[in-house]
Amino acid sequence: MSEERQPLADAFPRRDHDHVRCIAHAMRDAIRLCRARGARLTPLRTRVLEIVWQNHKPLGAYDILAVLAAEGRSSAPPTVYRALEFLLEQGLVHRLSSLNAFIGCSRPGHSGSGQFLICRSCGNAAELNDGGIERAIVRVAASQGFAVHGHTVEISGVCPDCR
Amino acid sequence: MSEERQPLADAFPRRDHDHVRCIAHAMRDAIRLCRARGARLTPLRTRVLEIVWQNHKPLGAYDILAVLAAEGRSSAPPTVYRALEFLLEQGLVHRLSSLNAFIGCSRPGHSGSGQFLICRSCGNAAELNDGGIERAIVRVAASQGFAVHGHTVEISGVCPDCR
DNA sequence: GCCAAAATGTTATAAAGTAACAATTTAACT
DNA sequence: AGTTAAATTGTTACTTTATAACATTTTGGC
Repeated sequence: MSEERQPLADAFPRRDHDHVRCIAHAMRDAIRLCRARGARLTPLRTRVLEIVWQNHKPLGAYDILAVLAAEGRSSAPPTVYRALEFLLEQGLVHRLSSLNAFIGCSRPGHSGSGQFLICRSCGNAAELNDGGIERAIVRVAASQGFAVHGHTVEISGVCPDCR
Repeated sequence: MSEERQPLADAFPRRDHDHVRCIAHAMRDAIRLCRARGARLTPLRTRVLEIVWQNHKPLGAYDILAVLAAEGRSSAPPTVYRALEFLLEQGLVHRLSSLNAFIGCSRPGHSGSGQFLICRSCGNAAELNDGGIERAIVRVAASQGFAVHGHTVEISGVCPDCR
């Protein structure tokens, strides 16, 4: 049973939220999900997921690579892209194509591509899973005889804290 | 006055449509718009727009470059990117970030970012300007206290002809 | 412990996009 | 028409993003 709508005003990360909890929660979810699926969340993949979750700003693959390199792990682009590929397959991260960047999934285990609010002032991004947007998309596609398989919805603007 | 909704089932280009008319119409619109705005639709920019309009498949910048090169024009990436930048500013083409590719705008002169249906079978894409999707986006953003400035909506699936 | 499969390391390269400056063309003005 | 400043285009070099191909290491099942 997946909830279709967000609660009313808490999707966008506030400046003062307890981000340690975000990370802890994300990592717990990831471990639980991978265990349930028999997917191998290795140390490297775990670390890449932690790096992605270090804040709510979408992170480029080469930024992740720089962090790994700084930590002394041998590192080259395929290292990061392969870890990201795994995390994308498991629905633990999303790729924002308007930014060529990656962000942790806030609802791992739920289906759907999600929608993203991206603040052009602070750079933070929030994931939505809004039934209204999804219904509107499916409805207009159906009216064109088009069968929807997935969607990219990235909304640029200014977040509550930056206004 | 901009219409808010598409007619019922003609946004997606059919296999048998008269594409010569698409091109002619697009070029006429472009000339008219640029003249009205005092924007300089030079031969190079005109040619790039024609190339983008050669079919309904989003085209990469380097594909455009290859066509120009084959025609003997001296050409390097900045040539194409600058022409595309102009055409984007004038609202004559759109960039599809999920494909890193460009497509002619089907409603030049109208505002809004549009939404795109992209067939993963034939590669064709159609532009929508659907009020329902736009309202759903603005509504959920408002519920999060987020001010929308623009959006990227790219819907992947299978078009009527390919089904 | 041994083997096959999965994961990671490594080198090299492809694909997409931009910075900086030179040359040319255009428009505006005498 | 001739001059000049601005816009456009040409050119070289480079940055960023992503992948291919193959070697090595690690892991899980026997």
